[in-house]
Amino acid sequence: MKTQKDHTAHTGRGKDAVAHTGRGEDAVAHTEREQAVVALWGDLTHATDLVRARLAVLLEAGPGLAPEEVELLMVLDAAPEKRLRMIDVSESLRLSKSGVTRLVDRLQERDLVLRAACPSDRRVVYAGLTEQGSAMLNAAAPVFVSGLMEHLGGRLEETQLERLRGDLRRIVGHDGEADVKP
Amino acid sequence: MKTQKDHTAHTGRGKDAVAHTGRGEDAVAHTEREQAVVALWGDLTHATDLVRARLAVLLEAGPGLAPEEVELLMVLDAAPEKRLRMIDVSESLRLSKSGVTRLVDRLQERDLVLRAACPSDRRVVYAGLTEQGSAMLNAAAPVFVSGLMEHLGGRLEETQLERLRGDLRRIVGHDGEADVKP
DNA sequence: CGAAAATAGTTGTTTCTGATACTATTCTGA
DNA sequence: TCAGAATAGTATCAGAAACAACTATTTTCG
Repeated sequence: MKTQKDHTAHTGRGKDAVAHTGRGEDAVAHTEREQAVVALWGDLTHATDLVRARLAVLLEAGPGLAPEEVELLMVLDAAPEKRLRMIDVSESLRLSKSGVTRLVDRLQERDLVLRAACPSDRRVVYAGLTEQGSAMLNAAAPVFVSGLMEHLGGRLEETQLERLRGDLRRIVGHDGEADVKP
Repeated sequence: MKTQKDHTAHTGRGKDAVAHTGRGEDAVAHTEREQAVVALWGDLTHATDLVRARLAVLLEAGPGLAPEEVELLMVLDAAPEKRLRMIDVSESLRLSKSGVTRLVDRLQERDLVLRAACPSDRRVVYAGLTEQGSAMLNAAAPVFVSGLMEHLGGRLEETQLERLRGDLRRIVGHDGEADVKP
């Protein structure tokens, strides 16, 4: 609940140096469309933050992993040889190169992933899923997925869900439909 | 472009300790709906990350502010007396209490916000918009809004936009429509 | 009343992140 | 061929975040 008293309206006059642009209107977004887009941005970040936080709690309590750690295990699991180049992990998780280095460091320390050299290109390091990592994923994935079903997909109809995906992909720039399904 | 060679399929046998769960299927999401929800999560975070990154570049280059800093100025500007209790800022921006303390610290150092004591409750500190903060907001808001129009709202129809908002609010738990408009 | 709980804010600590710089390779084309 | 550009990964550094611990008030209620 939160108890939450309404301290809000304390209208005690401008007191001191608080800015007082008398026009008191929406100084930020002027047109209706702009206001809607700003509100959309708020809703978008709110939803993302909230789902991520809930997911983090579930994953912490259960498998003892952070969401990005599970996501790493997932992309590795989905990869052809259960392994990916560091740079590809970077792109998949949208994490900086150094971020990936350290993320892999952390999970390697727990023997959930391993590093392997690439024989054909000695610049490349593969991050690969270990047996333990695979086992951990089997434990974590249900938590991850059911968490998403609960907090993200639960309230949405099948059609809403697909529409939402389409809209989000349009935002990203994948522009509308096109391919996606075999 | 990216040049991007296809290093992908290097099928060089499992080599060593890489996990080899022969069943090689989707170990994560089993039903179609689950797969769709996991994909939705990816799209959602992708869109949010991308828009935030683009926004950060624009705001850094122009007004020299981070997105959260602009958002702070915006919520203060929208508040009744151009000021909010720290705790309310925390809730508005979905940032921890200490995060707000230091965010306000940073902007106070630049004289964009100020702290003011609350006479009726001496636990409370108000964060208020200064004249300079108001001016800065007037410079930053157009960048912020046009950035959102460009990268978030640009590709969406008016109806898509409202539908999207509704779906996102449903995710957050505001459950469907209800109130919102006067 | 007055002790205990609740609330608001700050500070200390730890962790994670991106940017940058650096090394080691591979690729390019003159 | 071979010098310079491009690519992959890591290390270093500084900034921002959450969490927990702490102080200072207010509120609750026995």
